Amino acid sequence: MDESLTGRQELILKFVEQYTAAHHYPPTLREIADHHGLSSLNGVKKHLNALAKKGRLVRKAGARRALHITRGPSQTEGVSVPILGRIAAGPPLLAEEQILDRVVLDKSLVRWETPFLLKVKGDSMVGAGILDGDHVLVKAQDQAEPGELVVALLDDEATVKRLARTADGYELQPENPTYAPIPLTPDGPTIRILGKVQGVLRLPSLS
Amino acid sequence: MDESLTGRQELILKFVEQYTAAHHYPPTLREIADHHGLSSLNGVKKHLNALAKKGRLVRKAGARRALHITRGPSQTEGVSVPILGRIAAGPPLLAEEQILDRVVLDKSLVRWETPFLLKVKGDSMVGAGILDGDHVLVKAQDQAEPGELVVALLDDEATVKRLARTADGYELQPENPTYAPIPLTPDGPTIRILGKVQGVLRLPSLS
DNA sequence: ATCCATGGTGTATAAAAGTACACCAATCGT
DNA sequence: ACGATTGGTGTACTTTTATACACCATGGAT
Repeated sequence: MDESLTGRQELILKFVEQYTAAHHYPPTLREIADHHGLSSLNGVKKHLNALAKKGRLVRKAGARRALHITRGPSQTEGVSVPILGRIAAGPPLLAEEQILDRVVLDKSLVRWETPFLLKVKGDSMVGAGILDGDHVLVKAQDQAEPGELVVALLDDEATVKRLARTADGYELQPENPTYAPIPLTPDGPTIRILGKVQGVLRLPSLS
Repeated sequence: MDESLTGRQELILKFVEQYTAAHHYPPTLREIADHHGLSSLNGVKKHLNALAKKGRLVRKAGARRALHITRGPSQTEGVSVPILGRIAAGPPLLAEEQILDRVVLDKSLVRWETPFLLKVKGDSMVGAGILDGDHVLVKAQDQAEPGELVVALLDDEATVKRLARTADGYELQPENPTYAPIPLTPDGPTIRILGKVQGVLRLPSLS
């Protein structure tokens, strides 16, 4: 089947998209016709059918305003991800009080439960391209594999490091030669894995 | 006005939310009634009116399926940002064919017109914490100030560099000692500024 | 030369869906 | 004791809206 769209079809698809974004519900055939200066509904209907045949939108026969586009922006749904401030040692990681703000990210980028964002302090991970002030996108979990970037709670301070295996156990490695690795020994600091880094966002507007 | 919801109202609001998420268009009064085992439309209508009065949803009188909830998860507003593939020298930067995909980002993160994402190739900007495979979030514009990170079109190849002023003009500086700056001279390569880098995303799911 | 897809107009029809009104019952605050 | 609010049922009515069919024009493919 030919998947390419004609000019008219493209315009109509775009209108449906914009209308839906603006109103949060789809337009009627008449609204589409009016917007494009068409006096006949049949023209619109044919275009919609053509678009449906090309897989660009889905319609429910007979139902009013029952159409939605399958590809394109209005399809992509967002997930609301919390930005955590101070992380306390107390149990509930994602407690309301710790949430500074929330942002919407595409759901295709956040495909796990319990995501959160954490602002990075310091330059201990510049070697991994994580700068001071960046936000790391984290999947909350209390275990991790060697080699992974993790967020750990070190004596009431959340930190991003790489988990590594050593001869006598594990350690948290910075990626900056001016910092020393932190061994995970029973007599060392209290350490708790909070999650695994899944991505990095550097957005000044997210200060 | 009392903003709290009764049990029934809460259930109906949730149903509207879920139905809309599932179908991408809102339910009719009858569908709401059926789902809750109500035999009369008037019950539904009263609940919707109550919800509208409490500011939880907006309805367009007389129109079918014309309602949407104002607060709550489905509200999460995002901006759909295109991801550009090959950038050709031809005029329309944001032409449909160049758009590989789109992702939703929080509108608070993208407060300008014509945003786009571009995948970074190479390691010429590691010094600025931009790695191979990262995506830069760009504000499309054809001018830039010295010191800014820009996306430039160098002989049909899009590249991220820092714009700098030199004694005899401007140059594009990499942030990696193994690369050399590119002077912007009349006899040098054809250069066109495409935009200014506003952020960096490192998300493996963004292939 | 003819067929098919696109892109229309126009009219008539039918069904889907919102509205209006009458009426009922339980609960709660005054 | 009374009215207001919530939460209903049921019927009738009207409007919105999708559909069906007839017909026309253009341009490309066979």
